[in-house]
Amino acid sequence: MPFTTSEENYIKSIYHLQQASGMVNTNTLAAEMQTRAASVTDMLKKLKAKKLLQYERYRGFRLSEAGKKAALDVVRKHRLWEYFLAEHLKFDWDKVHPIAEELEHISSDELVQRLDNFLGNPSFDPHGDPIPDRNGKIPVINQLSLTDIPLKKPVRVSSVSNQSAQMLEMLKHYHIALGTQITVLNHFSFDGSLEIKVLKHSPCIISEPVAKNVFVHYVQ
Amino acid sequence: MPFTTSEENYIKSIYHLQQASGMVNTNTLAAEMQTRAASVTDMLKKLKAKKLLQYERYRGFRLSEAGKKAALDVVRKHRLWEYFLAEHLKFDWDKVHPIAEELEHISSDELVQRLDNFLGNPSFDPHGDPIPDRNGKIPVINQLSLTDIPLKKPVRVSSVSNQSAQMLEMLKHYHIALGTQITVLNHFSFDGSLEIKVLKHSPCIISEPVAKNVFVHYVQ
DNA sequence: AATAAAATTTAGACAAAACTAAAAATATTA
DNA sequence: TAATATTTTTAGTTTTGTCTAAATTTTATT
Ligand SMILES: [Mn+2]
Ligand SMILES: [Mn+2]
Ligand SMILES: [Mn+2]
Ligand SMILES: [Mn+2]
Repeated sequence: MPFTTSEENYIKSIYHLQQASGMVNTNTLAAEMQTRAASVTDMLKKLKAKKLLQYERYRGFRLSEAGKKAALDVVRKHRLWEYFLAEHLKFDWDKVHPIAEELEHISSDELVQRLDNFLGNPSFDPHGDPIPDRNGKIPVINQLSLTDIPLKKPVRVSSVSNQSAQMLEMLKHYHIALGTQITVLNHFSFDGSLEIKVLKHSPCIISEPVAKNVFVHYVQ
Repeated sequence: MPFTTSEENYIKSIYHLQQASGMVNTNTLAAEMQTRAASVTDMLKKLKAKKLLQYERYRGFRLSEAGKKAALDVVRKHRLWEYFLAEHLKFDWDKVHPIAEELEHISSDELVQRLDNFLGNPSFDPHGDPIPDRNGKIPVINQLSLTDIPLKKPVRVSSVSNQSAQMLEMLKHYHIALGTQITVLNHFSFDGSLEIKVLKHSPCIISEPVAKNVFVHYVQ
């Protein structure tokens, strides 16, 4: 089963959307992929014919087991390449995504396996997202949104759920990166913003929309 | 000027063919690219429209300066990726080509520059072929075909001009790789075959077609 | 020079992946 | 429940890159 680049991009997007919401619908996927609903419908028919998803027209769709496996394979490649770009080529974490978006479609299985070994079989990509192993198994960690952390408890950043260039640039400005140690000093109920102390920097205030997307785990 | 994968494959093939023969013709290119002459003609029109080549129908074609530059860029990417695959991922030299054939189309200029630096700005790929620098400048070395080497003069393998899987497998069998030291012991005029001594191995005989494709330079 | 052979191009078709505009189905609301 | 709005699909095009078969041009041979 060799898939086209376009098919791979579709199943990957469907995989991410159905993580959140179970069933996926046409317009949501079209928005996610920056394309038109009609184009999505066209592709859904192809993917259904290849038994990569369950789909009844007008009723929404979700990946089959085969589809999920194919999606996880693309996710694995994407995150391994991101790791390579950040760790070895010294790209900033907010620059790796669009390049990995291309590299994830290189087809050699042996390449992926050798890359994985070369990188030291990493478990998380530069954004803190888990890297599936060759069987599609995903490592898990206990993490909480920064908005749910009690005051004065030091935590460490483990991932960010919004990875837009804008978001990542903003975090860079706050000196927040993966592994950064943070303490929440205050919780302002007026707008939900947080006063935080980033280790080695002066306290600052971040808005609720930012805080919500920063995931952390307790230190030790 | 972003080129499609297909356009890049065409200009790269034209570049290689015109190195040997100046002007390139339709059937030769079709054979090289494992496609049909009609498809070549179609693409020639597109490439001419983009001013990447000089072409008059029925008369053959050659790359323009812009076309040559674009081709060298693809060649550069191809060889840098081959170097990465062989040197860091420990692929055998006879396995890297088809993967680099895909990787060479990844579009980020910054990626290429960082990859080049990461690799230590190598001058030659795993087959001994020169890697153009970012300006398209190609390093040169004095090398001769093994068929033109006098007896008893030790030489070192610097490149092989036929890089088919069959050829590379055969060289592996003879324990010949890049950098291998060889001495020619005999020249059999009957069929042009050579008796050679590969350093650390017993003498053996290689056919003229093999010898012709092995390029070497004198030791010291 | 006429004819045959080879090389090349054109004409027409097809598949993949996208689009727009219109039709159909489903969901919402008055 | 009937009318309206939203969502989704269908119908018909477009672009890119490929193909086969036929026509054209060039080259080689009698
Ligand atoms: Mn992609
Ligand atoms: Mn990531
Ligand atoms: Mn290629
Ligand atoms: Mn090479």
